[in-house]
Amino acid sequence: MAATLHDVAQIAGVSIKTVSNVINDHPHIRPATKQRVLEAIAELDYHPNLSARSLRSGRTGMIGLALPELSLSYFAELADAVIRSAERHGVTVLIEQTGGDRDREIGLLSSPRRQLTDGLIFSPLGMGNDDADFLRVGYPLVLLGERIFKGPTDHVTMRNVDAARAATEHLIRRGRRRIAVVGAHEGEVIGSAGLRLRGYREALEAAGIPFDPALIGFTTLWHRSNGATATRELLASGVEFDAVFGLNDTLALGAMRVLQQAGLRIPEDVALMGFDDLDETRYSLPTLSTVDPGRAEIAETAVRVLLERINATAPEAPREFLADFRVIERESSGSREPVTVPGASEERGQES
Amino acid sequence: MAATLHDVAQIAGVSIKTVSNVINDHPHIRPATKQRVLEAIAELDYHPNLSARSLRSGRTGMIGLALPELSLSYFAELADAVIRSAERHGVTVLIEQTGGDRDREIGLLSSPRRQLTDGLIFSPLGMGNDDADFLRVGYPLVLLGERIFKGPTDHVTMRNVDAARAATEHLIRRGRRRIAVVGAHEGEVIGSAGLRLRGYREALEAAGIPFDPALIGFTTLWHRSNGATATRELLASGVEFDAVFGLNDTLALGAMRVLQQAGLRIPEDVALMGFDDLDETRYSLPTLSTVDPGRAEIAETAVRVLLERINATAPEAPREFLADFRVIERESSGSREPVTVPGASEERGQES
DNA sequence: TTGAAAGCGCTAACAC
DNA sequence: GTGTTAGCGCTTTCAA
Repeated sequence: MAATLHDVAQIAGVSIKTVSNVINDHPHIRPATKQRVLEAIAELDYHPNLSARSLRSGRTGMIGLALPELSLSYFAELADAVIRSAERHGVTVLIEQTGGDRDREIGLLSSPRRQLTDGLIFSPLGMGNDDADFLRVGYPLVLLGERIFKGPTDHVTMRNVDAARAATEHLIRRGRRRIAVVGAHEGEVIGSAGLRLRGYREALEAAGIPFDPALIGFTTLWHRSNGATATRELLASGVEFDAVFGLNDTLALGAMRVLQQAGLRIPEDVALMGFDDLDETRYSLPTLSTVDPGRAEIAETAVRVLLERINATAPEAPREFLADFRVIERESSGSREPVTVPGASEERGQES
Repeated sequence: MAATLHDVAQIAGVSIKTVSNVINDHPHIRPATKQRVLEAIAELDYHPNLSARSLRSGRTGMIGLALPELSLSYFAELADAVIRSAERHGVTVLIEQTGGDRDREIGLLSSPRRQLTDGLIFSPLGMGNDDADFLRVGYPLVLLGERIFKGPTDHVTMRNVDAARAATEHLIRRGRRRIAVVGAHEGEVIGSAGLRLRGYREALEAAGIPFDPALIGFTTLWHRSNGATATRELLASGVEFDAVFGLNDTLALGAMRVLQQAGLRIPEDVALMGFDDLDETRYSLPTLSTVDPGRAEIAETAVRVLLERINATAPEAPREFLADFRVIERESSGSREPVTVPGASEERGQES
């Protein structure tokens, strides 16, 4: 069996309390004592039993991260960022997949598994604003995404409206006037689709370009196939356009394929813009212009805020955090920079 | 505070042992008693304390999954599959990222975090065959990948040689004779690169096509940029070829970009083949022919075997499992089927 | 079939 | 500064 506090205490000739103090970096320990304890720990290769610690302290040292699914690149990259942030803060991340299903999301909030974590970073997809009350849970919870606003918890999110507006303005600056949108959701006001569409309209308005409903391509989901289908419908409708704004990168990449199949040149005939700055946008042909919505900052903030809540003594009013965004101009929107495939900065190994 | 066994026992008018028996589905409980206990549990909304259970039983109900990084699609899709399998088996997955770094991989094997898990599914990238002894750990361990063979643990992997051979044979059947490879590793015999290259050579040999070293493109890593660079080098070298076999999909997609930039038509001028069947291979233009190495089966087998080991009483000799593979012919290798963007089967929501 | 009691390894009061 | 002690909530002998 593994060594316990008692074993260490015995070897070091002290009580278990002293050993515990050493392990938890308590002050006021005589250096000589500490030294002896440390030696005993090394000798026995002692590691504290985490279950016992949790049972006693009520803390697990883990935080949960609930997201729709890892096979969607956006969430894989988000999870990667959260795990790295958590590591810097000395905590472990437990990932949960919801499939974007409202019932599973709600169930997860009160799942027995919540016992395993001290708090939760929650990125819902199925829940809506009306479900905000489900977020009144008995543990620290940080909300991500644009499904619920003014909820009872801290909320970390991106500047959807401003970022979409900046993306659209970029296309306008490039001389485009007939900018189609791919990925709108019928009647949605809140949610990523609604907010980004609002940014688009704001940009048009500011530029004095009339809004044309015929340019809006609706989809139910934001998978690549939906971007392709919506674009095909736009082409079939005969409406004229000189740019496409995909409400996320995946949609834009789907659109890219269809546009090229139709013999249209990007960006000469149609400029193309995405949203998310997924890794793969740097490798499409042409490379995809997009918006970096501040994913790294969102992950870091979410972890930091969650840990603050976990360690807080008094309750505080919920706070809202907005990450900085950045329009990234690449080939698909007419950048004239030479076509290069980036090198060193993406050089991370894979060998499947 | 949350309800405990004692509370339930008191309400039900039984001892905590009886409640425990009910919870753990022990046999020999009088139906009436069971009924009363169940009612008490429901009334108090009782959930067993997992830390206490772990402390006492030595089991955590979690298994670890160590992989290089989630932002690499292959591993994100693998993680997704493992989580789903684990869920079916009633256990929770704790993901750890190693960055593919040998030292981190070795460190992880004896990390205190191993206490949190009953066993580990381990996909190393930095470790090699010489490090096999590090796998002699005191807990159930299932190895994935092609870095270490004949190690001291169960091993679940794919038929790299056979699958690569089948992929190459497919290109040969399509009339290609000058098949370039992208992603070879200098002097490597084991590892994905070495094994898949061997399959390639076997196929050539069987077809009576001489092996030409000039057709082999070496890369250090398997990122998209490496596939692009290696392909560019092939083109610059002036060597003639009528097909490219990317040793994984990511490499092949990098190659696709460079080939198209050079004005070559796929598949008319150059046929292209990948390996892994990543989701995105169905969305490139043209869609990418590839090999499904049986990822779902690998995940399911790994989880099942790990749980068998965890529940085993007596030790057993390590076993090796090979998943079935399947060559998937798409447009990039000359499929004549109409260009369609798949619909319903990929319809899983994303809204970032 | 059910109960009583011990104890998993640790932390945190409270002594000294 | 350091030691003693009492549980955290559960499972598991062992009895009844």
